[in-house]
Amino acid sequence: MKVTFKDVKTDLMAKITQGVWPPGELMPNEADLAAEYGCARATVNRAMQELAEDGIIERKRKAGTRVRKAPVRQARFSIPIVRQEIEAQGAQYRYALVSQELIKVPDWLRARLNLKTGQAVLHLTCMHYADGSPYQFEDRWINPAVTPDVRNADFSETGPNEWLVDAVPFSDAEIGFMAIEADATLAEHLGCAPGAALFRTERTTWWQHQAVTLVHLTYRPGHRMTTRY
Amino acid sequence: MKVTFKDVKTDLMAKITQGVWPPGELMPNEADLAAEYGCARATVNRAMQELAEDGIIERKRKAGTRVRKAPVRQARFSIPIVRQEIEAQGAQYRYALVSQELIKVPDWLRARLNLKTGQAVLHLTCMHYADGSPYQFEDRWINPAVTPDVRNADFSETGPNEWLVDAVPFSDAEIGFMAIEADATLAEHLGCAPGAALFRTERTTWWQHQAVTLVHLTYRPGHRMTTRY
DNA sequence: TAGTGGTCTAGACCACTGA
DNA sequence: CAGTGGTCTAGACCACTAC
Repeated sequence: MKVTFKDVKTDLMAKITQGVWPPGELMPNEADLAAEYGCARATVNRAMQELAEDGIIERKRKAGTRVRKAPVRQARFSIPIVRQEIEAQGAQYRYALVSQELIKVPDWLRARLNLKTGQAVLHLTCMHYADGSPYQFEDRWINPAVTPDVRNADFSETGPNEWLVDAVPFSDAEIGFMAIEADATLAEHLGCAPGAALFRTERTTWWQHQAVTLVHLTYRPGHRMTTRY
Repeated sequence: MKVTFKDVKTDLMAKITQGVWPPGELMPNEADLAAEYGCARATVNRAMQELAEDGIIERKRKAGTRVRKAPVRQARFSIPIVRQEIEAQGAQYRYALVSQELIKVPDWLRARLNLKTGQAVLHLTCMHYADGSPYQFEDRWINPAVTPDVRNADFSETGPNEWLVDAVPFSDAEIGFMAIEADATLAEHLGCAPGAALFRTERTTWWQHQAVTLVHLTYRPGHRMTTRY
């Protein structure tokens, strides 16, 4: 069997974990490792490039490769559609449209999304339920200038998120997480006391430098977002 | 100038964004693209593999490569040390040790970190200030069985986080984010009203299947964690 | 300026899987 | 079974940068 880059990557990782090369230490160069593993330099290169991208090692031309003292701590979150998030937990998903209106863009939103004065925006609020219990309150603004079809879309059965992923080819986004206190509306919809601490996700989506949508997703009390790294 | 894999990746990405291959559509195979770009197949392969890892396209042997309908929405967060986080904002960093004690592990922690009954753990609480204002409250438990030196470490000047990154070679971690209500202690240290909504990060770190540390990092009111993707 | 990683190439074989 | 992506190889040249 040939030595694969995954074999090399796994072995290097094991040696790093075991402390063969302590943090900050210089590792052998690619040519030497290739000889040691009995494979081509390109194979070692691929393994080490992945370790570098994972933040485990640090590579510099001429200076060589070193084990990072403090590995770059990066966490990767997948941003699922609410329906999938709920169904993945084995719960029954239900969606409800709370309100929908086409209005002139408020100043704060116009400034934030770089829209034109007086243009129309679609404002939606919806609820997502898991096994009948409130799960997430969605407060969304959509710019119809980018997706004109949205004026004729029907959001009574399907959430705007699912409609948007089909309508917008690909987009750039900015996402933020924070804690907020429940106001009267949130408390009512999520079934909690006013003032309760809630986890909120805020996402702004752009398509070719034009704002597509801004959304606040506020979760029921006690929600945790977790991952490993 | 030779065609690099980055050229190919950029061009493919542009075509996807412009809708040359709409979501779900089959893209040309590697050999054809290589001919089109006038480069080796390996070059196209690298470009497309990166796009696949970025969640833009989906590749299957024999079936070919397709543009994802709903791109895998992933966000990557770097997890900086508090000091760096604060200094990066151009603010003055200050650290203070609030409490430190070596005690027998409480049951909830023993269960959670899979420790032995009656073993000692180090419990620390600290404050991190930005320009003199409360920024983050740190509540940390350390397992001395993994890092015996911790018993002699001095945390009066430097935070345990900075000590740990030097002491533990490499580790696996689980991280979670949530919203909590300020209790009396938090309210006092962070200078907010009891019951205020606060953003909290919780991290558990493992080294070779042994728990190293569990930490709660609770931020001052209004903190936002953001990123782009 | 010399050593190291970064990348391309042309060819090859293989693994998977849809038709 | 045949088409597609996945990977390895051996060699080459280049870009960067510590010394």
